[in-house]
Amino acid sequence: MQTWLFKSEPDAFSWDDLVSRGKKGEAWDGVRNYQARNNMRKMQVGDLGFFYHSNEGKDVVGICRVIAKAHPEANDATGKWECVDVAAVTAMPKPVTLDAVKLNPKLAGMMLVVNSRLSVQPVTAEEWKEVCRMGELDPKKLKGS
DNA sequence: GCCAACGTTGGC
DNA sequence: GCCAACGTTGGC
Repeated sequence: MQTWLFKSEPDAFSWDDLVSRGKKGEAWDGVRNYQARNNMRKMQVGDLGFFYHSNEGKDVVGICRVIAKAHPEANDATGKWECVDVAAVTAMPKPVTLDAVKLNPKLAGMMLVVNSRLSVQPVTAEEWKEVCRMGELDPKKLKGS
């Protein structure tokens, strides 16, 4: 299993919005960046991701799960763009702010720090563990979900 | 609201 | 195929 980070402006689509979708989840559409699309193409059902609020909050607020592999966007006339479907798994007991991430030397290489503009990012196993620790979430409890 | 960083577009 | 111009993103 790989881990990822999904960015969203809470004004447009927030963590609460995803939670309200329940098990049906949400199509992660609107991505118009090849790097982000390519990351989504690598995702497998069951992969987990951080849900990050950009602009407002600037923090990792929850964990989501990929429930459908990359598929063409319904309303994309060009046929170039794809999206995965994601559903909420659990909220972060303690949201991890961008400030806190930047202050942690272990996370200096995170895409969130290095390339903050990429909207769908890969997260390494080490980064995943560390951010979960900071958020006071036991990553082992996420397994098998 | 500003602006730096980045990605894309289009003229040559 | 290069690169200047432009648009967008997102932190501050």
